[in-house]
Amino acid sequence: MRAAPTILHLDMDAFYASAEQAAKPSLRGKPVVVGGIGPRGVVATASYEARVFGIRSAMATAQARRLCPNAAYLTPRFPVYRQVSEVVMGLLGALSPLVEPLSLDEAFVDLEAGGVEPSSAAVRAVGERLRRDIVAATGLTGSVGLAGSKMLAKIASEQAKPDGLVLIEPGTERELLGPMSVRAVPGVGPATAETLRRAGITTVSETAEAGEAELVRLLGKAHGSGLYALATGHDDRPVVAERDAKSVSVEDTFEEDVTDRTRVQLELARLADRCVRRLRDAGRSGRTVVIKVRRYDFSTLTRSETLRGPTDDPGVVREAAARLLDGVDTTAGVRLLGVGVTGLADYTQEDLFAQAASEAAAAEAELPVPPEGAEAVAGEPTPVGEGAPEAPERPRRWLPGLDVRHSEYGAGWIQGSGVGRVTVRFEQPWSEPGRVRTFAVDDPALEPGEPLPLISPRASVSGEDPGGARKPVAAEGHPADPEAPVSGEAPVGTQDPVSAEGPVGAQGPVEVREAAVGAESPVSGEGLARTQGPAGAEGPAAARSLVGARRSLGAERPASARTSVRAEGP
DNA sequence: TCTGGGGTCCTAGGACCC
DNA sequence: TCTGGGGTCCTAGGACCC
Repeated sequence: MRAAPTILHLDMDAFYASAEQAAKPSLRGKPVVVGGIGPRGVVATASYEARVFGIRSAMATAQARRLCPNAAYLTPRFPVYRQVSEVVMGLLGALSPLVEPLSLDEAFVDLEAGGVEPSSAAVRAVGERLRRDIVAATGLTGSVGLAGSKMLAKIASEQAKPDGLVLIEPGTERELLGPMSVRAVPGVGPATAETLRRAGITTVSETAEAGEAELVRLLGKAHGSGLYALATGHDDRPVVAERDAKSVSVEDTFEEDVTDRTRVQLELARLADRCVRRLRDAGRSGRTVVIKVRRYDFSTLTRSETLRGPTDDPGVVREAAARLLDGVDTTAGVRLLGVGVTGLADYTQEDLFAQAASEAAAAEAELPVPPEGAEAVAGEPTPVGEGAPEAPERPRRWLPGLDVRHSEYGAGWIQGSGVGRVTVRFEQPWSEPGRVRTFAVDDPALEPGEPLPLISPRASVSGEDPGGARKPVAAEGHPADPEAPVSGEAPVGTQDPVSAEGPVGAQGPVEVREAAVGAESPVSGEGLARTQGPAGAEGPAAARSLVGARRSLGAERPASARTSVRAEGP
């Protein structure tokens, strides 16, 4: 616990949904849900307008649709979120060399290491300036927590949401923490909270009073003493900049359970290839192959095998995965399959070891050792997927939210599709809300498009340029420019949002029908419907999301009001 | 209304070695 | 031959986070 609140926690507000509203003018002020679109999808992020209807992160999308049928349901566009994230992380990097990203939309910053004067006034000024800079550079808002420890900074940013800043003065932490639900402590999830509740412990102060020995008895050594430290305000965890990944994994949930064993094997091989591709992209190799099987009844098991040395050879990983699958009964149906690699090593150390491992593994499986020529020469990767059973060409899918380009009408995004048609709204981040047109799904004039930057590039901002809507096409794919001058026109997404009257308006609700999908398609098409992200991160109760809601130190708010939201996790 | 995808860390038992 | 104990690796599962 530091004597000055020099640890900053930044949390972007409803990040994915806000980015979509910034990119799609017609959605501003409207309920927007980003997440899995398919029958088994879940919500990654709901805009504050959607939270009014009770929609929460990690909720089944099907349930969200029942709560708010008129919201826009969009598939995530991770390349866009990544771009915005890089801009934001760049701003944090200017504050201190010690920045610890937790996800695309969240990070700790050690302001002391950045040379900021350790006074409340000074760090508050830095935090407020950061919030302004983020809006200027991205058009999105973020909330800032400042405190003397990581835990408290995170709690502070939660209280600051949306679009605020909370500073916890050192010395006031126990008084602040005491009445809060123990669920507010990072690391206390549903299971731990239930164990504690059965022991009569629900608040942070009760947790502290229980004593370390009792907590260790209830929760085990590491968790028990860790929780005791946090509950008594002891948190000296440093902000850690670079952390190397320890594992790489991919998984797919199928729209319908898969019972056919051959199909299970085929999907597993595909996943192994995707996993290796990611491994190679990261310049790593790994020694332990893990498969994950979730069965029809949601029971989940893993099987793993450690090779003699690290590999990034798709054939080796496929074979290991196949061997592991041999020991798993899948006759009743498989809901999800996954393949992962752990025990990561740097690619550069890999050559000799992997070669040996590859041959050993192949021999073990009584397979012919691949001929020399088929092996990757160091630095010259074998095309991933080589030798895999050929996947049939998947039909083009027009997923809601994705970018398209029409030869006549220009850039737009898919609003919905079904029964052989696709509906496109033609608008750009800096344009007025655009109009909708419908096409046949196989219309040759329509093709997938590149995401546009959220902030209008310099060229179109500077001039008078009423034709700006056309211009940005040239800037496709450019990252949002943090240097871009913020001209008189407000950056997208910053106008006062959220009219309390709700979404149903003449131009409003976005009718999004499911794309017709074959039973054999996984829920997430590659790179499309992956919904990693801040599920559960989005905190405050719906009531707070209204612009009129007064933001202040949440201490005034009963703990139950805050925690009831969190308690809804899966 | 059934429940995504990508990670991290911890526990516990057995093998194996000294 | 009556019996110990510690350290490390591997495997499986679970809680938690965003």
